[in-house]
Amino acid sequence: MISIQTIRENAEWVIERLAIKHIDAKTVISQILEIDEQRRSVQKEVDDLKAQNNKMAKEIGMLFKSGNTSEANALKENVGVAKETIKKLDARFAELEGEQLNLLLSLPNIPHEKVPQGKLPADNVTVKQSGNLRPADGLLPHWELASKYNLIDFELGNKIAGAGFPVYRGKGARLQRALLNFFLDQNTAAGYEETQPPIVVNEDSAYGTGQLPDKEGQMYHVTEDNLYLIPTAEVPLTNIYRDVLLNEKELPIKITGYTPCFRREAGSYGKDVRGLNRLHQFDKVEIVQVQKPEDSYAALDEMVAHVEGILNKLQLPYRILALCGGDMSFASAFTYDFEVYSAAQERWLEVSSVSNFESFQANRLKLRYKNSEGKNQLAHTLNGSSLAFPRILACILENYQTYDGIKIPDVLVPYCGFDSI
RNA sequence: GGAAAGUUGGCAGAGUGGUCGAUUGCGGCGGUCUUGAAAACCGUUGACUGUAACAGGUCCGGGGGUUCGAAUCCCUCACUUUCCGCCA
Repeated sequence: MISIQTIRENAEWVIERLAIKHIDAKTVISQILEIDEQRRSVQKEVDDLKAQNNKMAKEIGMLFKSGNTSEANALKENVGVAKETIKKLDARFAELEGEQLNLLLSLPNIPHEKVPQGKLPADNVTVKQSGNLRPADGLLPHWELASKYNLIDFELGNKIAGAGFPVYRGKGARLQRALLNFFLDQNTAAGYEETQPPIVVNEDSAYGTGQLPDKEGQMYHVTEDNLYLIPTAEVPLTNIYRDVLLNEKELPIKITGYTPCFRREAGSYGKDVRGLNRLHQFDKVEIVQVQKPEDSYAALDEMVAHVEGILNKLQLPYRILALCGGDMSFASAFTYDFEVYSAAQERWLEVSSVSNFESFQANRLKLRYKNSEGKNQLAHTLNGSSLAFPRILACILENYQTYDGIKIPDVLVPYCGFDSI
């Protein structure tokens, strides 16, 4: 959520910046400012009335205490005259506040000045590409490899749960476990605290990181207990710091966690959902940082370098994209996407998205820290995947396939206990 | 699922109708002492809103009510803990 202070001080600038995300915020901003003014004037009015009443109540108390009952009773008659007005104004104030909040919540985060212009994925800027792209000739797609070597049973998943819930078997399952340990080891070695959060969250948490109200339909909802299955570990991990006031010394906070992730993916179809490309349940290891504003972009670079290091160790061809304004998520101020090359499909698959949310989530979360001047200030939050399993697995299978099997990337061999499939 | 008790500042924990926005301890910050640190001692320290700045207002889990006046009384909802039951 963009803070009202920012809008009050720089309305024009906010409108300009949001245009990068292809949002015309002009009307909403002017509504917000108008409501803000009304809100404050109502507040002043009601506050004055309350001040009067408070003062009289205090006087009455003193009079009773000193035994001056008659005078106290007389004074009592006068109080309460304004009560109805106060009630009305309070209601009006709450109404305005609610309207303002809704409008503020409807605005996406302000993109950073270095965000590339553009509307579509095609407008994203490739900032780096690494590794050789293996020619597709004679390569099997991962879903065929998966069934040929009995690694993943998609049909069985259909029976047990439904499409998008594969069953990993044998060396396939073992490879998943290897990835899990490898990723977490990499992250903890880089200073991220290993964390196991719940994989369901309550409504407050879903609001905190911005899944609600915008993406309600994308989450599995356990209505009986009003809990949401997490679409990413970002939600529970970041919500650890909801309603928290940190000391500056505690920053930066770096945590990592493995969780399954659940996404309804309503509306997805076609080759997008083939094999491991897009699932309803998948595994992911996430990294999250809470930072001082002045350090958050250095932290973003650090996270990018970290994810890049992991992909290098896996020796997978990858590219890093700076997302353009139109392709960025609602809450992000700057996002780098990592894509690995799926050799048989001849396409790039997103395996990580590393974002700086600046104070956008922190404002919703009420995540603040006491700075060196003793003032409370919103922190910056960042997160990224390191990494998402299914597409990494798909690319390992496709890129490492040989005429009679699949080689295991060297770094994973100790984790797997075998060097080929 | 049954029963009981709780929810108060960064944390712990007092406070049952009137200078209580809240005793105290810990923590934080500043200082004294010390070559330095620790300990000890002294001082200081809630959040939000609002204002040019003061003032003012709101907040003791959420919402509603009683009262001139509510952290304190009433209603309601949520959550937490403990015990019993069930169970990995």
